[in-house]
Amino acid sequence: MPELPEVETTRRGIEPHLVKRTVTAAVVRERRLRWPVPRSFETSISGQVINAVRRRAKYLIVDTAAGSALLHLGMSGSLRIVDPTTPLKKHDHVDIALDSGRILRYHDPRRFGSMHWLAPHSSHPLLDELGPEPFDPDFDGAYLHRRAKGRRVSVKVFIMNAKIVVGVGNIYASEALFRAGIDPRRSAGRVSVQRYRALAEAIRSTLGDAIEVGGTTLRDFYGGDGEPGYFRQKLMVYERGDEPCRVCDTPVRRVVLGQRATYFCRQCQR
DNA sequence: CATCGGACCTGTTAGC
DNA sequence: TGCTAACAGGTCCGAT
Repeated sequence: MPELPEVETTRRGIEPHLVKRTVTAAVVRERRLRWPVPRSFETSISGQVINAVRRRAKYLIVDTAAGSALLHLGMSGSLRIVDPTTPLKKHDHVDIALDSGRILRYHDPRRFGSMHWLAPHSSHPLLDELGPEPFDPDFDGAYLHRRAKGRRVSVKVFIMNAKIVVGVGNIYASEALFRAGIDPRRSAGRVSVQRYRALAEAIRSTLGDAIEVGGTTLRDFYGGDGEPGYFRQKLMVYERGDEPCRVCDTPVRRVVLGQRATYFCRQCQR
C-alpha cells in the first residue's frame, strides 16, 4: 500500500499527535510481522517522550532520548491516531498509548511491515545501504546515469531498487517513467544521461505532486487523519491497462517486469 | 557484482 | 453459491 508519498502523508498526519507526548504504554498483540517484534520494543518505548517523527525512505523513525522506533508499513500496513473507545479491528497488531489519552494504532493484514528498536544515534542494517532520497540535491540525472552503467535490468526495476534511490514503488515507477517519456522495458544501461535528467525530475515531481494531495488511495490507504489520498485521479497509466492514454488515446499497455505489473503508453514512451 | 525467483501473509475479485 | 486462481501499494535473501 504505501510508497513514499503515503508514508510521508502518514508521517505528517501522526506527527502533531506524537511530538512532545509521553508514551504511557505499548501493547503488541501480534508479534509476527515481517520479523518478530522484539519485546524490547515495548519496554524501551514505554515512558519515553517523543522528540520527533522522521522518515527515511519508506521507514518512519520515532525518536526518543532512549532510542528510536523504526517502523515499516510493508504492503498493507497503516498507522492511525484513535481514541481508546475505538473498537479493535482484525489485524490491529500494535497500540502505542500516549499521555494525551490517544493511541497510535498499527494495522496490517498481510504483516509485511516491521518494528525495530534502535539504540540512541545508532543505525540499522536495514538503513545502511539505502540510496539517496529523491529530494536530495545529489540525486540527479548524472547520478542515475552513472549508477546505471552496464546494467541490463529494465529501467523500471532499476529505479525501484532502494539501493539506487529510495521511495519509488510500483505505482510511481510507472507514473514517473510516463512523465519522462521512457519505455519501462528499456535496459537501465541504455538510457542516455539527458533522459535520466528528465527521469530524476519526473520522479521528484510525481512524488511531490502525490504528497501534496495526500498520496494515492487505491483500495484502503488513509492518512493519519483518516483522509484518503487523491492522487488516484491523476494517475496517467497505473492500473489503466487497455484504457486510452490520456495524452494520445493509444491503449495503455500492461506488462510484467520484475514480477510486478507495469503500465505504459507505447506511443508516448520510447 | 548483477540478476532472478521465491519467500513472507491476508483479502478481494474474477472466472468457472 | 462455492471453489480456485490471480492479484495487490514491499523488499529481503539465497541461488546462479
